[in-house]
Amino acid sequence: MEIILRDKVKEAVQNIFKCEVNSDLIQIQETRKDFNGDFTLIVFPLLRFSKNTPEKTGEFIGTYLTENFPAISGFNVIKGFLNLEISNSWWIDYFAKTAASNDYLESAQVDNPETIMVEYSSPNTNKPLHLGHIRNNLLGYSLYRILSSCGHNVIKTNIVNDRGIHICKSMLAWIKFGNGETPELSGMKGDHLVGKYYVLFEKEYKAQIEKMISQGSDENEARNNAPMMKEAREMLLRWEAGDKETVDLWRTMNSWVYEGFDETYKKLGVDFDRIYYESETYKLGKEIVLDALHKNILYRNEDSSIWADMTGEGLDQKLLLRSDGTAVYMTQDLGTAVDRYNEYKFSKNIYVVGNEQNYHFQVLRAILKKMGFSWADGLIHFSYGMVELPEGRMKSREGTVVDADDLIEEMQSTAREVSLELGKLSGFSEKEKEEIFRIIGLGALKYYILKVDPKKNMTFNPSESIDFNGNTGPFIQYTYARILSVFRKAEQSGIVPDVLSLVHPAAVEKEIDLIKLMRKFPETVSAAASEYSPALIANYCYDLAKEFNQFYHDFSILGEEDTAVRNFRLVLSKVTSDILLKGMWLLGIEMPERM
RNA sequence: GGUUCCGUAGCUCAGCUGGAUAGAGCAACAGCCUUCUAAGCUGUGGGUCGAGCGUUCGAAUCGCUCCGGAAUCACCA
Repeated sequence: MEIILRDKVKEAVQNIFKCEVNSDLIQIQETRKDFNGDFTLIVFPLLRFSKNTPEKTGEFIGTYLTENFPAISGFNVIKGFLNLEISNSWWIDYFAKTAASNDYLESAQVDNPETIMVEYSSPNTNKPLHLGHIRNNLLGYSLYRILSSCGHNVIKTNIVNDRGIHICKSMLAWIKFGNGETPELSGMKGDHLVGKYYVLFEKEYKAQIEKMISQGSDENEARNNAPMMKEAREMLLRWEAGDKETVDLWRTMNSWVYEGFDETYKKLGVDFDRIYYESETYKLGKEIVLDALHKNILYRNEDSSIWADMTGEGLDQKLLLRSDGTAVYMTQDLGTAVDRYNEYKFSKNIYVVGNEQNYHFQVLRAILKKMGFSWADGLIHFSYGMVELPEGRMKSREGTVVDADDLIEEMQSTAREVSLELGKLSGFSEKEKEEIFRIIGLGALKYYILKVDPKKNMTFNPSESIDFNGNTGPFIQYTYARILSVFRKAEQSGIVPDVLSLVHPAAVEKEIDLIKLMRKFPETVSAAASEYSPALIANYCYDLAKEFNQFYHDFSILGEEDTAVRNFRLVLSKVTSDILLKGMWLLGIEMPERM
């Protein structure tokens, strides 16, 4: 509609003022809610052609359009704003076409599909997933859904950080205090079990430091020489040397962790097409670095460590191999990136990683470019903000970390309590009820996290933040369930909504409002796809659901005697529910048929 | 100190490719369940859009300078 209007306005200006106008000057937008009209032309930029006041100019164009363009039923001018009213019949016609063709769900397809990798989750294998990972996983997964529903070939990938001193800490503590404990024997989830020993290590290590300080050591010395830390370092050396016993234990404990992670991923509803392990990519990283050294792209320091000089790019010196020849984080990431490109030839590789690593990715891209990998331009850091608690940042040492499994469990039981208190779901089996509670609890959690602009830090208040009323997942789910309920009732009464009968403009203003809102869906998705923002979709779904609820309260759907009106409303409800379903699907949020 | 990001109602957040009188939810208060699901709807109160300057017919939105907060600047990952 905007495009048609634009042409018409251009035509109007040409005919009235005899001037050719640049399309950029024709600014059309939707009319704000508290004014009459549907679309607004901002006339200020056109004054140079009309050589007249804003009001007069608006009058001229408005009159011309109303006379020459049947879809426009009227207009009004307020200051420099020409509000054009589109006739109801145009809207009804538009809606009927849309409803019949279903293109409100299809039109986001891009012209040039790309191969895009999306990396998310990226856990360490020494402790369970927490709230920060949840935000990461949800964003990554939603990104995948948005991009792939636009027609891209998307590969979901995860890089597991399975090597390094932190793993050895858990292993060491397990040897010392574990008494052969396994997930099977203890009934504990594997990742939690390993996490427990990581905490035990830290506790013991801290105790040793304190003891040494009380015996006269200074803090740094104590930190470096505490027996626990020494042993952990020795273990890392044994691991890197391929010592069988160490590697076997590493394999075993990692397998426990993976089982635990899989369970959490499954609960969250996320998955991966390809998993990379740092233990497998760091060697390739080393090769790349040495190769670049030979080509004089990098330089070797006196102590034989290898560096990249990025000062020319406005960055710093960056270490790529330690003096003892071992890899650092950046080395691994270089290796992983090259590995991935060779495997998939992606045009974009999106890293969903917290904003604390903004600098890292800036450097990563710059180094790859310097090494001559032109595809490095396709590396995108999808940077998201931290999840903070009311007390501040989550700190594992202070035990203020919100565990992912606990949180999911808690959400589900809150959903159960709320539902039962409201007296819902009578006549369902226990199993069906639990499934609905699961969907609602998870929906609340996912929506709560995804509705916030990813790049902003967000506050999470475990006791108060997650709600089931207002701008929440359950509200949208509720609206959806209600619509389905209407359809069930209609079906029982033998009413079949018929798109083809939407011929006469029986609609009232309220319903037209809803149609206008629904119209935005494909635009919202394609905009979100280019900006990668699930938050846009979330807030759109809320707006639509809210509008529908208001509409739903003001009018009856089934009780309507006029069949045409009833039909119209039923089809309107159907389209609304389809859009809600699709929108929430893009966020990875399931919708219950009843609640 | 350098770089990047953030600052909108008491709280959590929308709005930001410049447009009209600033938007929700929560919390508070007042109403609405014999009528398709009250996880809902209606109403009231609540704001110097961190501050200032600039660009413009027009700034929460763009630019600059401050103020406040966060992240990062490791031979950690």
